[in-house]
Amino acid sequence: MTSLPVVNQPPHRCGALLDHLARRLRLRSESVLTPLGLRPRHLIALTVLRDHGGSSQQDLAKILEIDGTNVVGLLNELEAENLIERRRSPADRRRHIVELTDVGAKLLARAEFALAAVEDEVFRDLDEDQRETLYTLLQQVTNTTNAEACTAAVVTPPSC
Amino acid sequence: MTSLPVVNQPPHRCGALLDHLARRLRLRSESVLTPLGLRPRHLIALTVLRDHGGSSQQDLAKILEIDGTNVVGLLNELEAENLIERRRSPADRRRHIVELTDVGAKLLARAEFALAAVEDEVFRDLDEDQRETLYTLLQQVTNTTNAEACTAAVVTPPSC
DNA sequence: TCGATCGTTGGTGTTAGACAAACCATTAAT
DNA sequence: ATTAATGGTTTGTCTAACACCAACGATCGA
Repeated sequence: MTSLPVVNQPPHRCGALLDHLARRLRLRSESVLTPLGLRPRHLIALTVLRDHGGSSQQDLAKILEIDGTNVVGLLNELEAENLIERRRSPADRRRHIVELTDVGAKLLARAEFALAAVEDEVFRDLDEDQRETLYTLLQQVTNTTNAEACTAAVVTPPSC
Repeated sequence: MTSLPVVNQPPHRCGALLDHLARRLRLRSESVLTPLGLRPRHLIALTVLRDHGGSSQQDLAKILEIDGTNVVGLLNELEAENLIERRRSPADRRRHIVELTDVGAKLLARAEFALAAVEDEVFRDLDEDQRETLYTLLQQVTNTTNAEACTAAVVTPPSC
């Protein structure tokens, strides 16, 4: 690596900011989610599943970046509430295809609706456009890495 | 209702996204921070302290939104490494004025430099402008709530 | 002087998650 | 048909990052 003095990288690290902000949001979300019987991780899982339904559990582990054994537990909880469904993959009967149930989709929608108030509070200093921009940026960041995580899963052998 | 196409707030809740993304960032950051003897929370604390040096510990508790007793522990760790300094407030000798030391500021700078690579990886799908936008938005969100938390506290921010 | 406040210590409890070992069902390779 | 590898599951141990409570010393303010 040529250690180029990459000129003016102004500090602008958003890591800490993001972390801090996510925490604030999570704190407030909890009180909203509890009455729905959800915890933050459930919401994340459901959200991911809406976008990436039909994934195997290994895929989910990669997307969520949590250990496979913990995915099992998480899905168990969701399945117990009928929010998700595990189906055997016909192509490879070892695999489980995970998908949102109707109940799950509806609950997710309700949760998001309830969460609107929380986000309004935390993001109150952003106007409509700015929030939209933020959302778009975040999604752009997450989506691509999801793609990366899934590439290996769909077709190719595990040597990636 | 005469069908106002109430442009039905398309879900667009960024909470889950934000949480998920923060996690990804944190996971990768850990491996970078460990050799520096830091953990994620330390980085957050140092970052906050750079911007809000001279705050009391209660202020920090409010800003960080963590319990006061836990702030003590966190600061203990940082002080043990000489990264921060607790001075008695002359105005009210019960208070501790917390500030970054030179060592702390330097370490923070080093950490941020090291973290650049991580963020580049996670944000690689955003171009320079987009990252700047993201940063600005995040900061706008966090700053105002800080202001709220600090209203009574800050008299003269000594640096920045 | 008395009560409230700031920081501190110590302790308990919860949650998320990593990691390891052993297992079953299934698939793939020989 | 064995055998080895894989996906998922269970169980169990470990850690970090908190919240929350109780008690204490020092200090401030009335």
